[in-house]
Amino acid sequence: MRVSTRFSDSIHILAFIEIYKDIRLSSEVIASSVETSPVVIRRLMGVLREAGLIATKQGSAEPKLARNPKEITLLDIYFATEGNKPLFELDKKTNPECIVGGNIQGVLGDYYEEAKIAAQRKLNDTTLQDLIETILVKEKSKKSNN
Amino acid sequence: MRVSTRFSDSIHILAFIEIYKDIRLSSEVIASSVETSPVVIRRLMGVLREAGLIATKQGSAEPKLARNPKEITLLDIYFATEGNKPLFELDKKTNPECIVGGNIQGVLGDYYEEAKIAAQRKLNDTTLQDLIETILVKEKSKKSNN
DNA sequence: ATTTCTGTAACTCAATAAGTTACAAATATG
DNA sequence: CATATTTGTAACTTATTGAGTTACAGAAAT
Repeated sequence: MRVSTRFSDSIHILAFIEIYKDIRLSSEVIASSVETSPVVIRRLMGVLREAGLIATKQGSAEPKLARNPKEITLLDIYFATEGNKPLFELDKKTNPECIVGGNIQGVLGDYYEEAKIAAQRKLNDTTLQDLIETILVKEKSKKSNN
Repeated sequence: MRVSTRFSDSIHILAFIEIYKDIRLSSEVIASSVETSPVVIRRLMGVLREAGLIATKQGSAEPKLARNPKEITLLDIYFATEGNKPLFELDKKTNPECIVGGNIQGVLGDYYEEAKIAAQRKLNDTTLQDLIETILVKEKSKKSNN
């Protein structure tokens, strides 16, 4: 299938909501920054709401973060949008009669789990606040053109 | 799309080749352990050969590891089969006119890269030899039934 | 009252991985 | 040497799934 950009797009939405919290935030406006359709934005916002990351009100264009951006990590957003799915996929159908086929899934599963957790720990080290501040610094850096 | 099991299946093939190096190793035999078709096995073996992990000879059912299993890590196999692709996908199409859309790709890209490398380091910590020995221990453990 | 929004369902389109069919070319075997 | 076996590969089919689209009910804003 097409590769999922839900995670990245959701981070984008959350950063946008926080940075532009003082203006009117219709799904249309957010969509123009993410360069997608308002329906896709609303669909993602539904997921973020269910995960307790934002609060929205039907008919009103004012989504808010449900928690302080220092208290939201990239991992929280990852779990909300992609779930705790494997990063590396086992082949679940191997021959149980064979020494290799009968044992490899358990062994590989442990190795994959370790690698996944290492990546997740990194995601958990970065907060939405970190991301927003870095974006704002990069923007200033652009404008100082040197 | 369907999720790729090339990585896991390739590890399976390599472990199988090493463990059963003294018997005839047709793609048919390997396929019966992986529970897939011989064509899929040959296709994967083509990739592993190109990556310098195995040596094969057309018409002859005797693939060999091209390196000592202590010198092949899971990361080597990952790169051979999946390439160094992102673990977390950026949305490459965001509005460059917007503070968020214009900076988020660079910032997120750095965070994703760090997480990816953390996972890859773990994969690089495990050799094919480690995997094989663990499989053989688990098999003995099964048979001792207690 | 009318317009603007959100929330959601249903559908289309596209991407891609495994599995299948087919066959040429190399090797093994009696 | 003739035949059977096997690898290597191309072309095609099938299944899965995410983004994008269309449509519309219901809530809020004006």
